[in-house]
Amino acid sequence: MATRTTSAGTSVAREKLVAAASDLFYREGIHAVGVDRIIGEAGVTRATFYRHFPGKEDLVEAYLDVEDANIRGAFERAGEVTDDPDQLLELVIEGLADDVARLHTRGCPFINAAAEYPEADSGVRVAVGEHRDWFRGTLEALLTAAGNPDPAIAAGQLVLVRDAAMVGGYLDGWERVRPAFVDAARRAAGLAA
Amino acid sequence: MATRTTSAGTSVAREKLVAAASDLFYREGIHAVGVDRIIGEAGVTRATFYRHFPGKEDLVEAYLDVEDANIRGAFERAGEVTDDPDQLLELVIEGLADDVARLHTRGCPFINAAAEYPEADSGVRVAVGEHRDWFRGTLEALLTAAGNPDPAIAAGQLVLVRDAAMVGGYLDGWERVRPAFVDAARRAAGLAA
DNA sequence: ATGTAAGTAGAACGAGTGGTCTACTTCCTG
DNA sequence: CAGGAAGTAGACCACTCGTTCTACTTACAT
Repeated sequence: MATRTTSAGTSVAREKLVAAASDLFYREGIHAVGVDRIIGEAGVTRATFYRHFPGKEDLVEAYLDVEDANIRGAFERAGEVTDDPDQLLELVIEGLADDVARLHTRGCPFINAAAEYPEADSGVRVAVGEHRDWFRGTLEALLTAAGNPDPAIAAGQLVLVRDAAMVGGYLDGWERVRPAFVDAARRAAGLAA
Repeated sequence: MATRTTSAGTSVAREKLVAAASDLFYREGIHAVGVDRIIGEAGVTRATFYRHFPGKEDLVEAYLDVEDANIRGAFERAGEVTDDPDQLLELVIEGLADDVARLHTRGCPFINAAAEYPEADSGVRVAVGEHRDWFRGTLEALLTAAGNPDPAIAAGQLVLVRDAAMVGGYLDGWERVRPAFVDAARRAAGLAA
């Protein structure tokens, strides 16, 4: 069997590995999930895994890459819906809320990963940092377009509120946190209460 | 050597174990630290460890108990300084900020622990839940005493903001998060900006 | 037709995991 | 003074960890 490739060009085995790992890492934690579990769930052999990834940590980074790509995709799709900055901010806040409510009920993948990787210069922490920088920067650009008087500060507040929403949604239940999140996010974004 | 007890009544070996474990668990993560490391750092033997704790997870709970006790102690000490509710709120917000800046630079012990313990009915997660309930309840009582119009909602907002401060302080740097935290916390508490 | 890259299958590695056990010592308490 | 709880020291358990390796197969590209 030569390189069985998927439509996107990457190997199907690699995709199965990343998909299985993403699911397990998010649901159970990273150190708690062994390579055996992952290859078992992916229906792939050990050798295949090590053919595609130098080691487990690279798979962790691939998992975070997927999460990162998902959010970027959501932002892009929102950008195709409307060009009005205020409306876009509304969509983003709604989208974030919906994401916590349905997809990310076990907290933020990046925050959770960082909890398990204390060393700031590890590949995992670098990926976390890059994701957060992108997120903050994107919000700031959005707020700038919406004419926010201090987009840098407002973006920081939105990041703050979003972190809290993911943590609180996981530990306290989303229904308990939702009103506070929506209220605080709209206020930070400069939207009508 | 019989029960060498400390002033508080508990064995000195037990206290050394909890102290070493607290330090290691917080700095490096829980699953990442083995029993060997802990007993080595505590200068205590394996048998002594298992004499005091049924297993590793009980040590994790003891670690969270210490963190819980520390914060409760800080609240009590603040309560002895002043009786004025507004002034007390000021002290609490200041104290939380100071705590993130100096002591908890690796995030929130409870949030980090929860990231590693997905099962909601595990002892660790129960301890996390109890701590959060106490924290929210205490804030609500404080806000009620301060005459806040909706203390339950305000307490929820303060919890939210505090979670975000600990996460952001760890991942983005405290100096970057501090202004947003203080601003949001004071607003939620109903204090003058 | 054949070479090569990607796959399967599975044994083996050393290190580390949490946890148990035995043998001996120390020192407080009844 | 005797008993027992708490301590040290260290061997040992079965298992899991991430990783490496050999041997064989499959299928696409030249």
